Amino acid sequence: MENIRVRFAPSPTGALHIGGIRTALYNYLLAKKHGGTFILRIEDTDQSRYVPGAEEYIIEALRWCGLLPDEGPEFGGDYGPYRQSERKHLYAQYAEQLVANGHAYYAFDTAEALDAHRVQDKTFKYGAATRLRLTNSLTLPASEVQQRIANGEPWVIRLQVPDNELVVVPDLIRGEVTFRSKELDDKVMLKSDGMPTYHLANIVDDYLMRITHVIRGEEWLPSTGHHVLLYRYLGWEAAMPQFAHLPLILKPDGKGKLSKRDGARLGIPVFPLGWAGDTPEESFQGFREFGFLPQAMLNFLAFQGWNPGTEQEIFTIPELIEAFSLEKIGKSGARFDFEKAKWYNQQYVHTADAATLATFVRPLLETKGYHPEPAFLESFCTLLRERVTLLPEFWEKGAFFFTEPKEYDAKNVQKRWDATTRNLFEQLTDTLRAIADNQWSEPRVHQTVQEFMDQHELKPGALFPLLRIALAGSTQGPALFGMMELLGKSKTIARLDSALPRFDGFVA
RNA sequence: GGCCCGUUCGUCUAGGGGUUAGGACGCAGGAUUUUCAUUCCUGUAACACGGGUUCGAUUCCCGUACGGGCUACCA
Repeated sequence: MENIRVRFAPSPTGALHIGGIRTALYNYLLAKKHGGTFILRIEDTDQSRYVPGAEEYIIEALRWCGLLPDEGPEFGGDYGPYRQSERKHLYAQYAEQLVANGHAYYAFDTAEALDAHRVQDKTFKYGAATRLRLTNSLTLPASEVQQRIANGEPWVIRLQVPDNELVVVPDLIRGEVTFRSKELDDKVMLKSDGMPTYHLANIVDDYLMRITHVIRGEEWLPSTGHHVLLYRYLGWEAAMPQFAHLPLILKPDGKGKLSKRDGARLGIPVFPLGWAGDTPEESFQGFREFGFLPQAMLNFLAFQGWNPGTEQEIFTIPELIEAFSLEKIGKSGARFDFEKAKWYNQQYVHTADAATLATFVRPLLETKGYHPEPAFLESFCTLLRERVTLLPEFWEKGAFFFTEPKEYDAKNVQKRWDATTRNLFEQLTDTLRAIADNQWSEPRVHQTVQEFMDQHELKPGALFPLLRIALAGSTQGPALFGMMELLGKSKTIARLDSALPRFDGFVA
């Protein structure tokens, strides 16, 4: 394929959810696979729905994911500006061209008047069957149309959909989708505030930006009939992009597509990044805050609706680019599967190198007030990563490396703590104390403890759980000797010493 | 309601006129492990229904049911 140009075109109406990220990802993958161009375009033609910060959020989210646009606001490019509000002056001429060619008309019906029609007739549609009895340049004398416009009366331009044609939408995922034009309404192209609607702006910009493939959610399929008509009436049919309408991501339970409310309701993230709304109810944690690695989230999302046809499931971005194709995208909606998302993250955490993990874990520790040395942090990550699924678990399972445990597993101490054990414990502590500071290491500690156990004919079960509780508060945790090495000699000994009276207290 | 799209294990999916319908998540059991995890093994479970077409349909066609989307001067 030659000169592929694709765009991700979100509206800045709030946080971008996971479905949007997946759309961006598929666009990105197709572009990169063919050496094409990935464009970000902000579709902010509806001033009433504009949310401050939403555009920044979109860009930050894309950056976090590593899905950097080749062109877009803040990214440059030869086809800008990339915000529709800054392209406002471009659209009217095309709407007027449509009128001049007899494919659109001025309409004066107010929103209230149309609402009234809809109340009266649930199936009311501004279209072929009704346009001749409404207030527009098709029914009014030309002089009156001029007069009304001159008087400053509000007007819109509507597309005049043909009465009886078959409109065929070619779609790479679904084949040909056919609409009867009489079912299509006369969509508004230019609003009374002078702004274009999505339909006009989208087609004009896709044309002007030389977009070759439109990859977007399935919710756009029903209006694509209008879009095809628009390309035709504007004389751009030869340049019409190829369409690919993606299956939607559905709620994990119940009915309907995934919505931001589902996140709060089910305690799962539906946004890449957190979003601070005006109220707690409007604020959400994202995949980032839940502790996902962006690569893992992307790998997961790639598979919600797409599959390479092989049994490989873990893909780096370059591998995804290599394997991706629109033909492999499924047709049916995919239920959001958070368990699978966590599994992906676990796979990535397990195999990530320590330095990479450290960059994600450091901020976590810093919020707790700790600023570990890089080498220590990396060892920490290496020691714990096998039992971590979500990043915050590094703290939950490893806090004792930084601070004394808050709770101790008294029950398990009570089961094992008696005079004999106490004596052995004390002796072992002294044996460990005898290791030179600069000799303190996992193998050395291991060897020392092993010899001690051999000498006293002890099984691991006799002392290990108690050592764990003394050091970490719990019988669970990473490999004991690795734990001791990382903790260091002084802390290890100090905790063993202080455990003695504490354990005595548990059985008293 | 109308229009459009879809339907393989609970979930994500592979497959495709003749297969023991494959994988993954989850769940259950087992092995390894000083603990907890990890890892490994085993098991669990699906072609929505009814008609065609065909020697033969899960696969093709038509209906039905169910699910989803759209139906704004929102995108």
